[in-house]
Amino acid sequence: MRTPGELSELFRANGRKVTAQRQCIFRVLEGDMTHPSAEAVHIAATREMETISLKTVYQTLHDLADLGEISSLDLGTGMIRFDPNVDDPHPHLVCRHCGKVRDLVAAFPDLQIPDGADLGFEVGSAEIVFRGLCPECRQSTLQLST
Amino acid sequence: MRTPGELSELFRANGRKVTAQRQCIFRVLEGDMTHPSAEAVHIAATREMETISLKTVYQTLHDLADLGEISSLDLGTGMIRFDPNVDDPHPHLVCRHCGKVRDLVAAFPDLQIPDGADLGFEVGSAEIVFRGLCPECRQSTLQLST
DNA sequence: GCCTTATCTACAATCAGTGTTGAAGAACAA
DNA sequence: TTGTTCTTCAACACTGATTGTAGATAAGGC
Ligand SMILES: [Mn+2]
Ligand SMILES: [Mn+2]
Ligand SMILES: [Zn+2]
Ligand SMILES: [Zn+2]
Repeated sequence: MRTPGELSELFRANGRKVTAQRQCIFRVLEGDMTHPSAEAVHIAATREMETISLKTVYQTLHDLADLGEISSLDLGTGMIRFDPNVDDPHPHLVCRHCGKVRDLVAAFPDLQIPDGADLGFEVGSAEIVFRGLCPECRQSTLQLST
Repeated sequence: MRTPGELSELFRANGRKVTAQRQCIFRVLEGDMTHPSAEAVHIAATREMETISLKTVYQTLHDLADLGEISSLDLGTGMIRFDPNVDDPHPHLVCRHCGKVRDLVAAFPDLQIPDGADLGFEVGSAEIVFRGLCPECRQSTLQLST
């Protein structure tokens, strides 16, 4: 995702207006590594702008996704997660217990489908997801099993 | 997943009763490669047993998942999909357009997380998903763009 | 300043899935 | 066969994320 300033340019160039709410959401997303849900973005945005509505957050997130500035991920945690890190593809670590999502920063081999194995699918993207327990939830489940 | 007969044994061994509805669901799942949703299982089951309820289908699918005989997959298609093929892990092909899910039958390298890159997660499983267009949807979207 | 678009509030609707109830039916052990 | 226990069914309400609607207000951009 680009900087808030660049995003404002981009929105204008696409005939969208640069409102205070949208800029607030730009700022909230900048550098957010938590893969927030729409609700999480809303909560963070409310700290800067008390009256921003959840509806507006959904709209702006979809605008950003349509422009390819963020990606929306359905990782099975019950809510769509948004990822400002779209520049290089990366695997995700997902906590089975609390739904935490983190980037896995490590080089992974490009997954190539052998010829004839794609069953006629026109494949556009590949995703790798590791599921497990995050450090915090590891702690709490340890206590349960003792 | 085991055969319907073996599943009946397994259910009895676990203190569950072997009802006609459950056996019907066992048969429906046997050899199903489509990764059906609960609703799809229900529709197929209704062909054999008209009065079987969707609730019972959900219950039995969860029973089977609890016993490890099928796996439940949330692949972002809007519905949980069930996979009787649990014996060897495999990637999935998912159609962005119609939600079709197919096994990718090809050997993939075991995904190993480099030391120190797991951010403290206790990783239990890895999933690979390829997204794209299935042959049928490729056809229909071709017609749209001409 | 004018036109257009965005936002807000408030509410209803969707949709997959879960929970509840009580009554009826079936499985299974004895 | 009998009795206990589990399962199913129907019918319904409910959840929770997300989308849709409406009219009124506000603000962006030229
Ligand atoms: Mn990410
Ligand atoms: Mn599969
Ligand atoms: Zn966790
Ligand atoms: Zn398709």
